[in-house]
Amino acid sequence: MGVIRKTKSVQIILDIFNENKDAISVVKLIDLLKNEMNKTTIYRILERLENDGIVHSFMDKDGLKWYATCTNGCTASHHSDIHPHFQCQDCGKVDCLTITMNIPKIPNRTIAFSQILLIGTCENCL
Amino acid sequence: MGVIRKTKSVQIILDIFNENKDAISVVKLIDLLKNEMNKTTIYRILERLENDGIVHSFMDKDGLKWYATCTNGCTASHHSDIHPHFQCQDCGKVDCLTITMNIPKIPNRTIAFSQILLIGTCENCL
DNA sequence: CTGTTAACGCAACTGAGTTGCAAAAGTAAT
DNA sequence: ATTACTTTTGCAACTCAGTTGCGTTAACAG
Repeated sequence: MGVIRKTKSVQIILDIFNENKDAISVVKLIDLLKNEMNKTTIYRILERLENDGIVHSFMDKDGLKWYATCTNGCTASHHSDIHPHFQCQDCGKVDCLTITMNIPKIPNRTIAFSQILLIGTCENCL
Repeated sequence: MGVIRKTKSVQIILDIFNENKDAISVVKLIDLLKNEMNKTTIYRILERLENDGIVHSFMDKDGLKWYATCTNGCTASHHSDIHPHFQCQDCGKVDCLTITMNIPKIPNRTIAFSQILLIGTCENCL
C-alpha cells in the first residue's frame, strides 16, 4: 500500500539505520539531523517506515520513542521481531536483544504483542 | 528519611489505592481529583509514596505513567514486585499480573530490573 | 501555643509529539 | 522535456504530560 517515495530525507534516515544497527531515539535523531530536515518530517518518515515494516518502534523507560531496523522479516501487518530490548541506565543506550522470552498464556485474555525492556548496565559502563 | 505527613490529600490518594487494586494512570487520577487537589500535589504525593515503597510506577504503551499498590513487601530500596503488567488495547485498563517471568541472563550486562507490558484484549472487551 | 519544616496551590514553564496548510519535489503520462 | 497529479516537506502553532520556583498553609514535635 504505502508507496514510499525515495526522497532525499528518506535516504538520509535509511542510511543512518543501515550504518548503525543499534536502536536510536527520535530525540537523538532530531538532534542529529537538525541541519538536514524538520522534526515533523522525521516523525512522519519514521511512521511510514514502520507501517511498511522496515523499522519497529518501542518506548524506553522514560517514555521516549525509539526506532530500530527490523531484521527478522517483518511486514506491515506483522512485526515478527517484537523482541526484548535492553537499556543501559548509565549511558542510556538501547539494544535489540536476540533472545526470545516466552510469553505465558493468561486466562481470559488475548495477548497481541508485548513490550519487554530490561534495564541495567551495559558492557561499556560496567 | 521520608517522613510522610498524613495530610488530607495523602489520605484521599491512599484511599483510592485501597479501594481499587487495579493500576491507575496519573492522568486519570488528576481528572478524578480535579476538585480536591492540584495536579502538582498529585505528582508529588505519588513520588513520595513510591520512594517509601507503598506504590510502584510504570509506563504504559503510550508513554503515560501509571501507579499501583505494592503487594509483595516492597521497600524504598527494593521493589520486589516489578512484575509484568497487562494493558487492554480496547479499553486501556491495566492490571498487575501475578505470574513471574524469568529474566534470562545476558552476557556482559547486568540487569537491574525489567519493565514487561503485555498488550492485548481483556476479559470485558473480548 | 509556638516554631519548624514538610506539603500545598498556583502559575509559568519544558519538551515530546501532533496538526493544518501552503509550497516543493517525486512520479508517471503525454 | 513538459505537464498534471500526488506525496512529501517546512513552518508555525498547538497539545498535553510532567516539572519547577516560590510564597503560603498546615502537620507535628516540643
